[in-house]
Amino acid sequence: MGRSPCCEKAHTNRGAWTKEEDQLLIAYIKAHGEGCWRSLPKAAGLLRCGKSCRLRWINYLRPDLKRGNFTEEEDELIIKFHGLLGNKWSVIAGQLPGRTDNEIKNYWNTHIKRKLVGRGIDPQTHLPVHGGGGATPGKASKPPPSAASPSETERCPDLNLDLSMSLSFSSPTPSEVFAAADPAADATSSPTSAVPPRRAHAICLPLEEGQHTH
DNA sequence: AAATCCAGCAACCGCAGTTGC
DNA sequence: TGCAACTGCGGTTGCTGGATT
Repeated sequence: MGRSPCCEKAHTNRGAWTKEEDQLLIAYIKAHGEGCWRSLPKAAGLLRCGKSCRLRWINYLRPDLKRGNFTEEEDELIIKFHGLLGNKWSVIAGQLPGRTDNEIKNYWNTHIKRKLVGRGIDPQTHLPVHGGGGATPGKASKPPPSAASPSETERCPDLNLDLSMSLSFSSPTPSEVFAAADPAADATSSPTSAVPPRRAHAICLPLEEGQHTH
């Protein structure tokens, strides 16, 4: 009740995006910047709901997306961050420049889970699975360990649990790289707290050409 | 060569949190 | 202060292409 649906389903396109729709969305965002998703479709001449536009932009059209195979290093980072944060895909994505939460989530479900199982590690708990292993009480067992779990160090001894961290990397952390690459992304996405700010409020600023590295 | 199965990815759905009025 | 609007997140679904039988 109370809340209106995010869009008029009867008057919006659904399913795969066409090239024309992509072009409209890109052109609009280049001209007006991200944000104001609710009004964007109408303004851009798209028959999509704002959510759909946002998703398409973030997961597919953003110019700073890497796309392509994950490297071994990225694999390991994802595993470590997942051990620390659980299914906080957006936070994990924040540590991997050019990767999106959806992409990482998919990659986790399709590749990494299997990889961990192959190593004899339970992907949810990050605990070794011993033969009959009680480590997997089923998916009903709730969220993966949050950072506060006392046994964390046992499970991931090489992890730096000081979440003020961004980990013990000596080289610039991905987030630093991110911040350097995109000053606008700065503090709002601080991964330094286990529970990052929910959002950086939408700012309708025009993107500057060349702001993103290709 | 055709049919079936499976894996991967893109997109949707519903909910929770935040903000502004 | 409470409520409604809006955004963002995580889980899930469905489609597509490749591999296998």
